[in-house]
Amino acid sequence: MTLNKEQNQVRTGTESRTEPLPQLSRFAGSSVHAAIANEIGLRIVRGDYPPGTVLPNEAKWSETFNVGRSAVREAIKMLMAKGLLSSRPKVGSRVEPRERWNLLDRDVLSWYAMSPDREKFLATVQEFRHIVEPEAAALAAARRTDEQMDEISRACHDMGTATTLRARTAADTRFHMAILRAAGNDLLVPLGVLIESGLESLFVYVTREVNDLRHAQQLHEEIERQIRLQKPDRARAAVTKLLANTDEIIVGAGRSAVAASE
Amino acid sequence: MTLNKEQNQVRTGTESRTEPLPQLSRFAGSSVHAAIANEIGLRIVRGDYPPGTVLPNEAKWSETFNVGRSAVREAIKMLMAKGLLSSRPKVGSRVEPRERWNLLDRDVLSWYAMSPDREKFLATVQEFRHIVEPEAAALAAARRTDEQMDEISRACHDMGTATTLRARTAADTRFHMAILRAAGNDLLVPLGVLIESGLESLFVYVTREVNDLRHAQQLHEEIERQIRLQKPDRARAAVTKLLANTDEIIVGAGRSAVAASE
DNA sequence: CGTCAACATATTGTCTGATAAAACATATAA
DNA sequence: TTATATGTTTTATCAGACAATATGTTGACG
Repeated sequence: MTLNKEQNQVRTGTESRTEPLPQLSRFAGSSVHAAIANEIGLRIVRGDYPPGTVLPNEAKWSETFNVGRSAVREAIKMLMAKGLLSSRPKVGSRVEPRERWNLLDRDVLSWYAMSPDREKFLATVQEFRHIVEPEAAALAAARRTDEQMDEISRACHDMGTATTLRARTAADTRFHMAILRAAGNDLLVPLGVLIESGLESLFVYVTREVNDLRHAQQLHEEIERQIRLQKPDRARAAVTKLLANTDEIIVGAGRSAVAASE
Repeated sequence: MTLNKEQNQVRTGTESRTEPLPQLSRFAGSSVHAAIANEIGLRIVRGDYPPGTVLPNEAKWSETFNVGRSAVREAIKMLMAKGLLSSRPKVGSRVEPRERWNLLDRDVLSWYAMSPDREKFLATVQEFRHIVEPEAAALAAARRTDEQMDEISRACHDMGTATTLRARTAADTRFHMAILRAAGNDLLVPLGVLIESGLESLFVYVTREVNDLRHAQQLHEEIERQIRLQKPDRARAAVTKLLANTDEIIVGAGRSAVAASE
């Protein structure tokens, strides 16, 4: 009621446009603690605070962001929940070794994707897909229900009829996630965030040729067909083929990126 | 200063022994918010609050656990970070659909393992290992460094010389985690928590026969050898063999559990 | 000179109370 | 009936206080 005056003026004062807080980019409707978690998490993953480092203390964050201490604390608790931090009285919050990070967490993954070495990240995700997705498709072919098949088919069809690259990528993601679900192993489903992240990275990278799109669509349809026919081995092979195709696109994009920078 | 009196008396009053809080089991050194997160998280995963349900509000939790509202809030933020909850003003905190849960999170996994259907959980983990570990071993055989090989060999040796089942399980976990690390894909490492969880579940289940142990040890040593010799295909096959052996043990344990309950 | 205990200190942990913001429900007016 | 206004409930955020806990420091004593 008294000290608040100044604060409020800074934040909601007359004509205060696009300057709500010093640095904090808080995208539409996101709360303060979420924005703080995002900011600090990004900095950690980016490498600003290497594992073992102790972060600035809560009071400091509170000051630099012009927010209450509780907001900072809640943000830190979220980062603790993702395995990035651990904190103890008197010592502060220190960054955990990378091994404890929940790399498969949606947010951590997105921070990873924003890091300087995006290309390496994409390569890692792509390799991981090689490990998991062929087997997932084989399981899906063996165990899919009719409803799950419908979802796969619909996504595949939507890919074919999509008019924008963005819509196509969305359908593509749905396609692969549906396969993971159809595989009938609950632990596979969370890996969907990886695929999502990978396809989004690809989306940024590549402006595909029309021929590439046609070919990729055929490869997807082959997967759909083999799962429909319940042929595990052939479904697995079809996925392997698709991933090999994606590998080529990535390599090609890498080449043209190199060429463009020369 | 005034209202505090009563509270403090409840919590630290004369001779208040082993009755710090109504229900909250807070194991050694764990903080209040962590204990609350644990309790609520367990209840959610267990199914007390199905997806879509709105939890009791913060004031309610605060009352039932005799803790401050901030502790409750921090706990809820942690659960949000794990994808179990989302909360909005006026509506409250509602449980997210299972698809959004970070099932591969250490804590979520442990709550899963405590759920009524442990057996199904173990089967799911075991199947997941079939999907991932053979390929991981193949990659490890191809890319291991000498230091990584040392770590694998040491863990394998420790398994052989372990005197207690507990120590053996610990070495076993280290063995498989070392292979994941040696595979050279950062995204594989977080899956170690799965293996850890699976082996712990096994540990509870099974009192292995000496012959079983001898055989299992040989299977592990075969994996170690093929990674040492850098033979990806043989390493993959060796892991598949080990997992098949584990499958049998699980089936056997299931049988004897059934037998014991009859 | 070294070792151990007492004490100071910095930082997170927790509680309390107050106010703001948001979403939903209800009532009222056109 | 529809649209607007108002109220209500809940989370969101802030502020200030005190407790708990490691760490560092100092001093006494062997």
